[in-house]
Amino acid sequence: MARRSDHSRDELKALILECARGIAEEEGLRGLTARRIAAKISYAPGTIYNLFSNLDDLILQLRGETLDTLYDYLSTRAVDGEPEAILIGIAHNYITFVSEHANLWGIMFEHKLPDEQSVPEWYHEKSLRLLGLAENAIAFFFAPGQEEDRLHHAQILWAAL
Amino acid sequence: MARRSDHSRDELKALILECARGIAEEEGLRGLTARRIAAKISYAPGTIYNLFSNLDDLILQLRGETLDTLYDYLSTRAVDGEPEAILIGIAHNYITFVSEHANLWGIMFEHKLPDEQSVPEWYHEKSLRLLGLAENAIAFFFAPGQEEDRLHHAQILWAAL
DNA sequence: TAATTTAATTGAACAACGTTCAGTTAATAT
DNA sequence: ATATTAACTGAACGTTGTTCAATTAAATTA
Repeated sequence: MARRSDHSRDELKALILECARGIAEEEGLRGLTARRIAAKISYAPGTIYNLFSNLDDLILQLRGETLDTLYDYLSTRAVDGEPEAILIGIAHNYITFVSEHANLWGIMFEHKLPDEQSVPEWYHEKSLRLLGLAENAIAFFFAPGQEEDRLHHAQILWAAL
Repeated sequence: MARRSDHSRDELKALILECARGIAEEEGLRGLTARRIAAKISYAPGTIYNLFSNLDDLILQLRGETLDTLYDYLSTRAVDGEPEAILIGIAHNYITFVSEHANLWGIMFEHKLPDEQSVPEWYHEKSLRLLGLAENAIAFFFAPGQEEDRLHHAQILWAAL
């Protein structure tokens, strides 16, 4: 058939990612196959390749969504008060998020792009946006003019989490 | 054929792991397939399953070897002197090791056992042995009676690396 | 309305994968 | 020399990612 009227192109793409996220949450990277996604949304496997160039592309976009989700999660719950309390609050919310989405978050580390191909710019930006949250949270502890150190410490903090 | 005289059972197991490590260093987890290992040592794929229960088992043993290798690497190069210098030395050597074996070390994070099955005891011990190195290095900075904190901080340090 | 163009969807096909196991064969024991 | 044992093989099964000619539904034109 062609151009089913039940989903626009963007809706279908969102549907696929939503379904992929569901499988990822339940079974992790191992359960995330093209055929399983296709079956779950009642499309043929080939359809996925109209919207994603390959499975790595799909998974990378899922990772992008996850970065956004975590960013929103932390932003929404940001408290204000003492700088220490803010920082602890972020750490606490991060831990909550990760333990509530253990499989999904695990994919961040399990999945690697083929060869040594680097992540695209849009993904890198999402990473930096999240890193910015941590950087802001520790800004108080650095004097003006220490911006470099601040970024550096944010990266360390981020790695530690 | 049967019981080739060119390798004992243990030699063959070591040969497989050695060959797997080679592939892992060059191509990471993606290149690490049973057929490729078998071809490289001139055996049939089935032979691998005489010595390892499955590919996950093989990779887990490779991870175990890698933990040992890193432990030896850090132990051998341990300097003595100021506690700060010792700690910095370990961190420096760790970074050197990881950047010299990026693909191999990456497998530590990429590879996950199926389901939610936990790592066997022997693997856990190797992890703890490595963690012990970090713990010793920071022991100086804690007063007696703070052993719990010491372990905790070692874990944080370890996670940060 | 009917014919035509456009593009979304299919699903068979291909190569490679992990894994199994009946069968073969080399070494050992009788 | 024969029998026993156990290492090794490789074909086979089911699954994977991915492609693409064929099909078909919707949009466009006549």
